[in-house]
Amino acid sequence: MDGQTLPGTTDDEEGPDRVILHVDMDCFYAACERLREPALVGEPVVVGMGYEPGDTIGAVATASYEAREFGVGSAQPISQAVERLAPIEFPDIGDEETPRGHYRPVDMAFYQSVASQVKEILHDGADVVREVSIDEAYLDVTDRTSWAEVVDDEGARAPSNASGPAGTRTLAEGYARHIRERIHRQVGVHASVGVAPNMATAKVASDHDKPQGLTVVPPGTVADFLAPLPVEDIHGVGPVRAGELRSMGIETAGDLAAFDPRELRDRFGDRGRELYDRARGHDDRAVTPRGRPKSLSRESSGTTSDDDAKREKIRHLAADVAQRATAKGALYRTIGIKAVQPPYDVNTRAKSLSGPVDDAALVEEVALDLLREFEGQTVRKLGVRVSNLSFAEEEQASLDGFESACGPAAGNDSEADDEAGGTPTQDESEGARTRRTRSGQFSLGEFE
DNA sequence: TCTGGGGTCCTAGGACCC
DNA sequence: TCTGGGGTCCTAGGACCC
Repeated sequence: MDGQTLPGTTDDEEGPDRVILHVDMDCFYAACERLREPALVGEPVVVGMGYEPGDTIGAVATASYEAREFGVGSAQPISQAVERLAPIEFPDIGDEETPRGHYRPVDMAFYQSVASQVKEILHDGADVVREVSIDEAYLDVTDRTSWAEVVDDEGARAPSNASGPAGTRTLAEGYARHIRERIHRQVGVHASVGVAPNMATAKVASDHDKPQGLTVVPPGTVADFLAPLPVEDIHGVGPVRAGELRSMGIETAGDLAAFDPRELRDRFGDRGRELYDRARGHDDRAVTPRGRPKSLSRESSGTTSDDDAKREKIRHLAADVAQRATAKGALYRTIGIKAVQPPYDVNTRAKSLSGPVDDAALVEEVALDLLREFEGQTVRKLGVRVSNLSFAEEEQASLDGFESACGPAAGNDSEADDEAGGTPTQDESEGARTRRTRSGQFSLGEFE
């Protein structure tokens, strides 16, 4: 009974069909590098981070299609990519040999500047845009175009020029093509676009014909379009769930769509129901702009068992995260660390404060405190995270209210005393400190 | 393919409260 | 008084995405 769709109220019947675009930039980082270095066009290019020649750490962020021919792919260790593209050229290193491939370090600032040009075009082309990442966005263009078929003067339909199940050309297809071409013309990078009546299907569609693809899935063709695709093509099915689904005899989206939803729910919880719906092409999520971040983190790899080195790294990461939070106007109520131990055991530890703060010294203090558990142990990666975020303007408003009700900052001493004397349950120093900052003072330094 | 960095969402157990 | 049910918050871990 609960959570089940009532008969006669399926997703399909909720108003007119929407037109959703998913725009996905092709090999975006590599495309950006080619923008400022045209000699890289047509060459195998790999963009990575955290890697110096000779290193063993670092991973591939983006590989151009030419590089993929050599078996180089995303998330691969760079050392391996470098081997496969040898002799590979690094920037600022002279090389007499003719290189097979080219390595470039990630330059996010530059990619952001290119992305903002693309985003401008997207926002110009749609009333609602959800930016998923630097190189990916959903657009609801229902109010700008439609699924109406294109007809000529004699009333004859035109055949579709897009890939996918569309037989005839629609206004939506033309609209998507227009946006895709505008991106290339004005910014100089390529995108693949999927067009469908919902987000989940548009996402699959944009992936269907990369690079420079345009795949159109009109209403009524969704389930048939999805059915033959391998189950991991569905957003939300990764290696683990794909393996589990396979063990249940589910190979394709069609198999998943035909499976008993109750059994999927038992096995995968709410996610099971969601995957089932996606596989059937049902997705009534509205396209909404991305809200505020929910957490901010920084992490860094490097195996060590030296406690001083670990503390130093944590201090560095903590300062970095705190500074980023300040820059974004974010207050945080939870501070945590991550310690990855060989071979790959991920440990997270976190501590929540009694109120939101913006306090770099406290981030360091709490993070170091949490790190103590790992004293003497080997870690291969450390991270610091702040979460439970709230944002300055909103927070300031409630603080103003708090202040007027409780008097100005002069009352701080008695407040702190109350906290320390009355409720010794929590960590006292933090409780008192947090309470003080709640009075509108966001810096620990002001009191010490 | 033994693994970089920055995120999101979900789940499950325990504490605590009424 | 030895035990019901519901709700919320916190912590830890896991899967997934780009």
